[in-house]
Amino acid sequence: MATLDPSLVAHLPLFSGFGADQLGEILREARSLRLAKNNAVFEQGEDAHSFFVLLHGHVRASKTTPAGEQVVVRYVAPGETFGVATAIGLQRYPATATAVDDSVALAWPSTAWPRLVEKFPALAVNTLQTVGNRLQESHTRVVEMSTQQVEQRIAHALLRLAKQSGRKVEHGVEIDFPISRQDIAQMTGTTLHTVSRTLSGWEQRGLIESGRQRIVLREPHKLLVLAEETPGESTSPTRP
Amino acid sequence: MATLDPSLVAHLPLFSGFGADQLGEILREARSLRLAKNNAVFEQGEDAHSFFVLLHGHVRASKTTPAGEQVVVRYVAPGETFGVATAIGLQRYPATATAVDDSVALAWPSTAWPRLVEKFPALAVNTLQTVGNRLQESHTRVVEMSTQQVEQRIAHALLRLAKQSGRKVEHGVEIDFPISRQDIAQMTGTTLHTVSRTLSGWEQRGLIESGRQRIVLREPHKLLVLAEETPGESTSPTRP
DNA sequence: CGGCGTTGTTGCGCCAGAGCAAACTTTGGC
DNA sequence: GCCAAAGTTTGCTCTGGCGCAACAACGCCG
Repeated sequence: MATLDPSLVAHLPLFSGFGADQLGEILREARSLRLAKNNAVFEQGEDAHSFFVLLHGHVRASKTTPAGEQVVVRYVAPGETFGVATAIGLQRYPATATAVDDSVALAWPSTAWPRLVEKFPALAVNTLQTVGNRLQESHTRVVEMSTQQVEQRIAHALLRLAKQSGRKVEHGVEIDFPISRQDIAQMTGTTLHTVSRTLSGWEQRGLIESGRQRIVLREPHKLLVLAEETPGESTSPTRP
Repeated sequence: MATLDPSLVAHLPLFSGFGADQLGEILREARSLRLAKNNAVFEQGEDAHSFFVLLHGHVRASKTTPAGEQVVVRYVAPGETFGVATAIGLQRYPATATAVDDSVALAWPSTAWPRLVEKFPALAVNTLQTVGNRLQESHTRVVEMSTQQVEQRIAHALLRLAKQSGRKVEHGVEIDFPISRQDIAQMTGTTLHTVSRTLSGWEQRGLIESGRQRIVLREPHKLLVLAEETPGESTSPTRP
């Protein structure tokens, strides 16, 4: 196993407040691991053997219902932790993690967690903040699904993805990993058909530019306006 | 301030693993507090001055959108923590907490949190589990809203409420606090009209019994079957 | 005990968006 | 360079459940 330079991960939220020695001690227990595109890192229901920090690439976490429908829970960006089932008291992974691009992650055996936390309580404190943030995001999503139209939800989803994993390109901001209409549908609680229609509409209006598993936001600001719009109002006001 | 008997709260998840002395030390910083029915404990956006453990009664946590729509995030049952904004790194409360019944809670000043965690790291570990559970619940809700019909979502919501805060009564299980059609609508992402129609239907079928802000599940099992049902299938099979 | 605010019920029309079907396009494998 | 698979687009139909409206029942307060 290649030893990792502590300075590369020292700034991550999980390790905030740690010195080089402590960091070294923690990293000594990790192994780094390549994740080939479209391969599962772990599967929902599987025994939670490890937890991870993503170094490069992108990972999709999704849940499958008993009826076989899939819902995308989130996308993991570099620097984020995932698979922390053990830390929150779960025996098994509650979702499936799939690399959407060739990726690299650090992995610790779950058995190391209690020991590490015992020695470095700040790990629990940092993880608490991370999980808390995710809870906020999840609540935001519930609120959106309860109160907004599909078009607005899609707009919000794209804006969040762009913020989290956007790459500046010539004509705007590109979402920096392959993402299909189907994926967006599963993030927003709609169907790929409706997503396709919506994106087509936006493309005609010049708000975005898109292709196969590729989306560029050309006018993020206009998209934001659209996302905030109340069902009633419209850009071109209706004459009474 | 009345000193609380540590043995009354020793079994709570937040305090699991603590001895009587430590518990005493933690409790010494708390004050207990009566919450009158329909009064806000704290408001969304307000400075997160305290965090709480509910001792008696029930508290509703809800979020309000910029457009003024409300969504019920959860109901807090006795023994649960709420208002832990500080622990997850928030300056302000992300939701409003309202007592739905006359209630009693313990309150700690948020400033005490870092100090308590420093001295008793297990607090962070326990809170991490709690917040993790809530994250699971929130994800469950997202999955339900993405994949299920309104009727099934309402059924699931009632079953969860009954499990969390159900009281055995003569004809079934009663939800042990006042809850309106509107509240259920805000939990399930629908309108009070649809909730009313759905509950009326169930009442006619003898599945529930309900009145003003009062719901009794008479046939929890049948409700569960209904909740798991796929849109396609039906109790009385259609003849082709 | 009567009036009034709050909560719940129900009928009706409409539409956003799901479901279905089919064709088209891109891309990677061989 | 060709073919199969995966992803996308688009038209049409149908419907769950929302929005509106009016009313009814309950319980609180003076």
